[in-house]
Amino acid sequence: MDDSKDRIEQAIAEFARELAPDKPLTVLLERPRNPEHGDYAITAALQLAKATGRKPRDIAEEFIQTKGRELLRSGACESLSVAGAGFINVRLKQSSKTQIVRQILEAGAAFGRAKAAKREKIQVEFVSANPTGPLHVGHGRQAALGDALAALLEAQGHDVTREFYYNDAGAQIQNLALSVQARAKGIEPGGAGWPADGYAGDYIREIAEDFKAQTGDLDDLNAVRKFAVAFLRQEQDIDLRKFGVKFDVYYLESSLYADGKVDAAVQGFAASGKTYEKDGALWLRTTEYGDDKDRVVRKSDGSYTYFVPDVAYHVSKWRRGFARVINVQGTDHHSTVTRVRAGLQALGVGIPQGYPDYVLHSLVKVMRGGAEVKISKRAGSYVSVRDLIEWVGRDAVRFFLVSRKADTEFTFDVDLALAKSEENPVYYVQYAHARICSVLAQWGGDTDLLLHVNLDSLKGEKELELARRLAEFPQMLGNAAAELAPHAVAFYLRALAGEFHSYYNAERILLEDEALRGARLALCAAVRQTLANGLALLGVSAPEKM
RNA sequence: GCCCCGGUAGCUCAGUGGAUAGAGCAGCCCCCUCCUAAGGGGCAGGUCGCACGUUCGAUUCGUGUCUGGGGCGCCA
Repeated sequence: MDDSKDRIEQAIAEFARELAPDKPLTVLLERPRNPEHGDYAITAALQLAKATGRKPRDIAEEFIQTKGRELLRSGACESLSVAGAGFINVRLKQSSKTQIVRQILEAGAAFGRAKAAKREKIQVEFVSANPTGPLHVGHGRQAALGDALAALLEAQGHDVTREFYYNDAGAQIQNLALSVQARAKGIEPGGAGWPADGYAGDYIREIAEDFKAQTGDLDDLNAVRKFAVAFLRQEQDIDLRKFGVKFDVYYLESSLYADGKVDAAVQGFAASGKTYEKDGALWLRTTEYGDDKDRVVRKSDGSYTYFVPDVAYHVSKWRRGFARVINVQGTDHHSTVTRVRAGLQALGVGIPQGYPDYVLHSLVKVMRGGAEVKISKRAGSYVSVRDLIEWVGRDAVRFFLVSRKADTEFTFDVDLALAKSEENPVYYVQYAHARICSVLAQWGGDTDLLLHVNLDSLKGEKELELARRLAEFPQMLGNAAAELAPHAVAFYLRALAGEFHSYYNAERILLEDEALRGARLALCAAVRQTLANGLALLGVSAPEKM
């Protein structure tokens, strides 16, 4: 394991401590955008200028004369030089740059995984679609985001549970049952006897026909409801399976009522002394916890608002031992964030203030043939996950949906993902993987032999650039996990694949020269491993042939 | 009206308190006797919405403003 980076960082920290003990540096080493500036840049001199009242370049010079000399002597780096306003550019020894190749081959699928200083029990809740219709594009974004996020956190060494919450109680399910019943009786949406706010999608007719085919009793609304929910849950499960997403726990809203957790929450609110009666309803003073208005707990008709099971559900998450919970939802759920947190605080059961975390994503627009797609025959009014998978394939859907920051509105261009598939980012990354597989197959040797190859002949600019990129992978994953931002993985993979394609076109791998060939094969194998590891986190396949 | 999130190349989007702001698509030019051309090389394209402030330095932080989206129920 090469520790030159650690040694340099340590030297910088010591230097700063001596010069300005009160002002610790925020950043020790940076990666310069321009490779001509070296492998790393030290901005300590710039950061310390204010506190010391000295010119940045003078401070930089002093660093080089003192700590810098030690670093050079010990071999931690090859050269140090002052540049620009007071940057110190660091060049590493070639051997410390290429060593990452061996580390990757040794670690294999574990490359990029962290040990996790403290292993936390984390829950990621996502999709959580009501069983009232097919999964739409927004659910798809959640599935891609949530699953990748869960994988990222697992790779950081945490114990992660993927959970799906079903709102199987309440008015919407009743609505579904009524809609199916009406359809089964031959009533068209909007026709006489059609339920107010009924579901109009074609799938309602399918369910109704299925129900009739099984000689169900149309007047037994309970039976209709059960049948419809089971039908839609099965449909959603099929979509999720096609999407490659698996949940560990399906949690039913109805169970919160059955277990008495909802009543317990109400009692908890009452016991907190933060409730009051007004207009025949019971209110909770959520404004004392940062909410912009107080919330109704029990309506004047005696039933509870949705707020109550929502809080009860999160209490259950806490009680089940999840130190950390991340809810992946659409931005339309934004208002529930403060409310749920406030409710949990009001209960005073020791749940931390920021609990739970949220990743809110903007909704997705779908463009096809230059126009926005709004209508899906199946879903009634929106593009379904199934539509998208049928149009462009699972890999492209997952890669596209996860390759944007959650909070950006994002236009999914079906034509880009489909009609121009040869220019598609997901294929571009997969192609790099397949190309390497092909080279290694033609070489025909045992890849284990590459572990012991001498890497000294990797001297080319593109080779060192690739090695540098590979070395970034673990830290990139760490940042992506910490920021709950899986899109960083997609961008990294795109960049790595790009550098590989460029290298592949510039240099030949399968050469006569055995030493050089071995080193290059090892580098390729390391790139392949890293691409595979990254794609796996996103739930995208890494094909050996294309 | 209040709250939240965006506004970066023609389009879709990354990015950062620092040295010439990036990628893909679209456009133009070039490269397969050679490990997969689903590829590569090059050209062109930007007042980082606007203004002020903080800073040695702001596209990045703060305030204001314009603009787009979302949310402001005894719905879930």
